[in-house]
Amino acid sequence: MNEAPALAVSTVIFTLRPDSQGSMKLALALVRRIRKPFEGLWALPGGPLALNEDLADAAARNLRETTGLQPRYLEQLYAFGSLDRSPGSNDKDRVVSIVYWALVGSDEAAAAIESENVSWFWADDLEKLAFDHNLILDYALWRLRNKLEYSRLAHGFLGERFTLAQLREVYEAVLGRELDPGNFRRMVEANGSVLATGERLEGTRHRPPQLYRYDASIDLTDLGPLKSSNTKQEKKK
Amino acid sequence: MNEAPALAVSTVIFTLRPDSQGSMKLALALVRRIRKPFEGLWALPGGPLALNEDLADAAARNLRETTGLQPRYLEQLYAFGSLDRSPGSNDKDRVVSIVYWALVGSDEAAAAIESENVSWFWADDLEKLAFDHNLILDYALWRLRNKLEYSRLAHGFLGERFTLAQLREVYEAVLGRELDPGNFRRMVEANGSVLATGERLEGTRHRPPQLYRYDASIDLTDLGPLKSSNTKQEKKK
DNA sequence: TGCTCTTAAAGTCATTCTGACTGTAAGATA
DNA sequence: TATCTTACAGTCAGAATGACTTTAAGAGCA
Repeated sequence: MNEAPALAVSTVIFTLRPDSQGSMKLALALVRRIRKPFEGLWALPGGPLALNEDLADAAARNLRETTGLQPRYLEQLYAFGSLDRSPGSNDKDRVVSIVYWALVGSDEAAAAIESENVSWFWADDLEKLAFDHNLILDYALWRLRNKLEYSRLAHGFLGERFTLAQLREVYEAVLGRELDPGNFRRMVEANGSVLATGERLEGTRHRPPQLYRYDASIDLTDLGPLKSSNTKQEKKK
Repeated sequence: MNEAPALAVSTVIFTLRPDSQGSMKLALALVRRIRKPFEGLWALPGGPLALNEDLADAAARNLRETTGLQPRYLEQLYAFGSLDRSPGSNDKDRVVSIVYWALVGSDEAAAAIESENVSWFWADDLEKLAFDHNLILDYALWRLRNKLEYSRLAHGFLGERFTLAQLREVYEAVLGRELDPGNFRRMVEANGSVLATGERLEGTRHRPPQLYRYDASIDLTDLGPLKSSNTKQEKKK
């Protein structure tokens, strides 16, 4: 007799994709439900946690099985366990979902699996989703935007080397507003988390900008004491 | 038959207590384990989640059953689910703990249940605890200190009316350092979350300070979209 | 009564941070 | 060569911050 609520792990998968005008916008991956309840509606990818599987590993598996991609960044978001998450169900169907959120590079995302039942959606224009997934996404979006300011999150969307304009484009897409280029440069240079490589990006229609990279030696205390113990990014390969 | 990890809810219970010199220090409630593993060591109060019980309700129940108190503030901290949380155990014993943290008023805490197996500990001087509970407390402490700055958390330790000196004492106890009284006053008045009541606290050995209260109409976006769904109501925006 | 002790509360000052903005540099393109 | 575009450096005013000074309002005591 199983008297405990079921445990599932779901993952919010963020990336940046160019819109019809070519400017980057924040997008996320959803899957279509093919079973009741909420059959036909879109939902976060997820599933039960295996008995010998770490939480973050389960989230990475969601990501891989849904899009075929690896996370550039992965962090726990929240555990959702309200009694009314699945309306009309009785206690036996109760599921507690531990939700992670992941960033994938925009170049990789362009090559991601897409099908009738797996697709990218613009983060700022979501339809009604299954379960409490609209609330989950509201919160994920809020966390992403807040965290961007005091962390190295933008790296999750970019390649190893990038111009300050590209970095600013990430910030603008995530925050949903334009930033002053001069002030952005000053802010980034002041906090010291990026280093100039000396190389320049050639072939633009204007003065060639310098390429930067993140300074791995700078420790941004993203998660405080949890910083590596729960998200073993480096070990994971 | 049961192929899912077990689900438990634990609670970090913070309060402020006067030390031997009479100044307030941050303390937390722990219970002694009376079973293996880690028999005899101190640990966070917690237990399995009932099938029809909300996560936050389970955390409040931990608090009530341990100390007899009600939370002034309650927020989810993190879900801990590493495979090696309980060393030497096999997969069948695996437990995923969803940890909450709570604040209780220092006046109520003085009347809390204490026994041989339930006791308060200073937050800055902890011995080796059961399971991964040292890590959990490190993280809880980090979150508490970070959150203090941009929220109304200190209210959780205080009564309805308080002087700015009392409010500052809470900040100093939590942050573990002294703050300039003048600058603290300026900061608090600028952010506008407290209101002067017009009353004064009489009977001190010096000029009577004004009593303040929190302004409930000011919305501090603590949890973003989750701010109220955490406790009970489900409001869609 | 007057003196001292203590904290309340207001204010000063220099530094840093922030947002808005200007000016010049270095390419490509027409 | 002229023009377009973005890179990059710099200015300026107002806000925020940390260290500090001054005055106010009580209690306690000689």
